[in-house]
Amino acid sequence: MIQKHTLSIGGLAQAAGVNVETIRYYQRVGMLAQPAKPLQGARKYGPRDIKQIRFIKRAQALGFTLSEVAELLALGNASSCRETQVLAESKLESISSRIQDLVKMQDTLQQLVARCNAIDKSTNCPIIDALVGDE
Amino acid sequence: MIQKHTLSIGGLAQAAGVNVETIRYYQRVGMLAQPAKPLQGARKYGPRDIKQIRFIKRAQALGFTLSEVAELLALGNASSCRETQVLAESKLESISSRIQDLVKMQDTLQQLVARCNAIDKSTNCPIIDALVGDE
DNA sequence: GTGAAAGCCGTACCTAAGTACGGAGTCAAC
DNA sequence: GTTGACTCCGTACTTAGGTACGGCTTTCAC
Repeated sequence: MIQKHTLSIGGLAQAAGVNVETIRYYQRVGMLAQPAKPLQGARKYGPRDIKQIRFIKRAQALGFTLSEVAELLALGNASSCRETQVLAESKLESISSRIQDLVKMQDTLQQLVARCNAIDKSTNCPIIDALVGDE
Repeated sequence: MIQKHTLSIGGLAQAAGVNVETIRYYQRVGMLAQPAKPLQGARKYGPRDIKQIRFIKRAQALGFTLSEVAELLALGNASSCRETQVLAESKLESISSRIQDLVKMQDTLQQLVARCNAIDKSTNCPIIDALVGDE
């Protein structure tokens, strides 16, 4: 029963899959705006808030710290385009190096599995090598 | 002056780009083997140790927790192939979903930059939408 | 052979990111 | 009109992942 713009903090927490305290924490550290308290009743949250919390959670799972996530969020509402651009460029770099690392890992694991399928008694599987290489 | 198999813990720390205490911490939590203490002199470390530490660090930067990294490491020397395979499959899933998320982020940021280049007074840039979508 | 640098070890401390707790207020239902 | 389910707020506690500290030993250069 989620009505469009009428989520309580508890409803928001449920919708976004986090703890109420987490939301309050994000508000405290400025990751999430705290809507003004209406004279009557509790603060109300909308779908935008759900999205923002999910975004934070995903970005964290990708290895970004909360302050990096804050920077990403800031990109959305930066005042100057040039500002946005500079920040975005650097974020893009770190994103593509992450992708590369993950792809390397993926390749290795796939090889590992393939080898397992082929030979029953596998020789030692140097999984570590994949991510480190010899740069 | 790094000699092949004769790194002290300090040399290892330098070579791997971490703090000595970090190495000792990894040893304590079982992420890194502690070589036997020779009757004479200090414990010695080799290139394998450097690689392993770098692997840990990279995997962490990709959002894996230390215990997940431990599982990845375990893949390399699992006793049974079937074991390895099951674990690898599940790791592969999480890796490819991470890649997908990162690619989404990348796309959005690129669009953002492109739009910035095109229009000087940008309309609002909904960066958040990219990662959340409507799944 | 002595003093500085490094290793070894246990314990204490720190930061990020929450999580829990307790008291007070508010509202709706019974 | 009170009971139960929240919200609100401040403060305290927790967990992961390190870092630092202090005391002792070893070792190496001079």
